[in-house]
Amino acid sequence: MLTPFTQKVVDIIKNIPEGRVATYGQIAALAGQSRGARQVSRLLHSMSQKHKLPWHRVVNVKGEILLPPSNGYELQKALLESEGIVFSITGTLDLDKFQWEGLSTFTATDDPFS
DNA sequence: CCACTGACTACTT
DNA sequence: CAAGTAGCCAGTG
Repeated sequence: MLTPFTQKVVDIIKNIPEGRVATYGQIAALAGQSRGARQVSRLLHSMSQKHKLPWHRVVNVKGEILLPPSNGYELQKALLESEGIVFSITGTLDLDKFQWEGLSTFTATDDPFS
C-alpha cells in the first residue's frame, strides 16, 4: 500500500507537459509536502519503473541533472533535448523558460482532454 | 516493527 | 561564491 502522497506525486509527474521540467521540491509541494523533495526522488526511482513515469522531466531546483554521467545523466539530457529543452554550457537548463508552472498559469493551454 | 538510505532544498558559515 | 549543516519522510530489508 502506497501513501496518498505517492499517488499524487505520480499523478503530477504524469501531467508534466512535454518540453517542460519540474523540480523535486516543486512536485513535493504540489503533492502537499513542501519539504518532501527527497521523497519525490525516491518515488521516482521506485515508481518510474512500475508507472512508466517521465522521470527525465524532473530535475533539481537549479535546473540541472543530478544523475552522475555513469548512471543516466546523458540519457536524461538526450530525452530532454529531444523535447525542446536547451542546456547551457554549464550543463544546466533555463528554469525561467522550461520550468513547469504546475497547472497554475497554464491551465487551459495544454489541457485538451481533462 | 525498527533502522537505514536517499535523482533534495534552504539556511548558515 | 563555495562548503557545511539541518530538516524532511516514504520505501526497503
